[in-house]
Amino acid sequence: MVDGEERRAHIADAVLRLAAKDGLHAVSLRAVAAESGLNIGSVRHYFDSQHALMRFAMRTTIDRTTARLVERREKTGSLSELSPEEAVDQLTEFLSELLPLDERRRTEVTVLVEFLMAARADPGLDDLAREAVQGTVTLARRILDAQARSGRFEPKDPEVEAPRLAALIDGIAFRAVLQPELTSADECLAVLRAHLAELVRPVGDTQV
Amino acid sequence: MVDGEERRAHIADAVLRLAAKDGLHAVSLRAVAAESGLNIGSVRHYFDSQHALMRFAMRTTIDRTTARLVERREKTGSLSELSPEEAVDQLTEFLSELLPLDERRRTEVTVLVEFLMAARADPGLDDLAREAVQGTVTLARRILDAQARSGRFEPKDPEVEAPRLAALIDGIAFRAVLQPELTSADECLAVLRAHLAELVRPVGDTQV
DNA sequence: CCGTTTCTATCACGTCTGTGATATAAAAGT
DNA sequence: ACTTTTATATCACAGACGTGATAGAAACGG
Repeated sequence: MVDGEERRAHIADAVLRLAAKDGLHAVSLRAVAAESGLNIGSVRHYFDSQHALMRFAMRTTIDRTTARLVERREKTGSLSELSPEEAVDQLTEFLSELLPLDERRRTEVTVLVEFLMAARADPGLDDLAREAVQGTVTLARRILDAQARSGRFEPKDPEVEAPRLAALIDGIAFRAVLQPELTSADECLAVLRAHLAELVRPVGDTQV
Repeated sequence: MVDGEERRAHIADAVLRLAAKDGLHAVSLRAVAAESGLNIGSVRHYFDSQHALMRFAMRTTIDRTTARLVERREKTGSLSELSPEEAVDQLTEFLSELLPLDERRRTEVTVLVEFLMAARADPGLDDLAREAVQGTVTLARRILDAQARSGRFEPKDPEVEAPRLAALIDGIAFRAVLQPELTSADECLAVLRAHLAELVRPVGDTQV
């Protein structure tokens, strides 16, 4: 028997490669079949419709990114025991999972942006889009809450700082997706680190 | 005689409406003809090809936004004579031209994002995409330079702060485009203002 | 008034799309 | 071994697409 789940993942991978390379509009059943090395009939056997395939691919993208974040989160210990510099480094590395810094993350982020834009006009993807967009700000809020609870920095207004951090992360990612050769990985990390440094470090502390 | 430039602008408007509403993939010659109330033949008379139409529409979007920024810039006086709070307000209002806060700006920003994503796979739009992406960071750099020259705040590293501000602006815009009902205009402005306040105000000054 | 350019309108062609229907092949269950 | 499910593979159809070609109509220049 063929492993259906594996096949579905394999097909989804083909979707992601195509979408990352040429955009979502290039993702047709025929193109996916060719990219995955399968026959159109086979692809259609595992996905009832084009829409089901798209939804699955978007779901896969979100889940992989989320899983990766959770994985990193578990590997990371408590930040409150670290020095501010170390805490910033840890947070930067953690959140870099959301930036297109290498081929894997570049594909994931790029495809997610493609899907998010497509979801604007596709009600069938709306819930996933909300989940993804909401995800960043929720994550930002948790980080701020944790920092506030550590009592190590003068808490700013989390109602502003959370969407601010979320916007910064998504903005870095978005711009890096659009102009990879213009936005180096180092610059992305430097910007993120600078922002986090102001969150972790007490406001009045200008010392480096 | 028919005003050709006006006609072209009229057709471009139809493109922008369609792209903002349903995405770029919904922008076909037939759809544009219907939306603009013209015949397909007429549309084709003013644009040799689909690609020429797309390029013109993207060019129009960039130019309109740029013109709006220049217009605001000229109406705004020198910031160095204002109080920090007033300067922040002025800057916020100025940069809000890049955020989808009302219907006009929402359409412009949304369409621009659509075009930027399309340009990833369309070499024919690459130069315009570079121009637009570069534009934000260039603008950010100018603002930082002006602030630094005013000598009123402790200058941070502009090599980090410029892309940081650019990422924040684009991030706010991007997220607001994706989830209009989730991101209120007030929140966008509050986030932008909070960021600018830290740039205009001396670092060591925690006073409100 | 007439020739010329500009504009509007329509047809046809080839290509690509998703999908319904169907056929063959392979594996599983009994 | 036989039936039933699962999987792979094609064909055909209707619709949409960009575009080349063409033909009237309208406005202009002389």
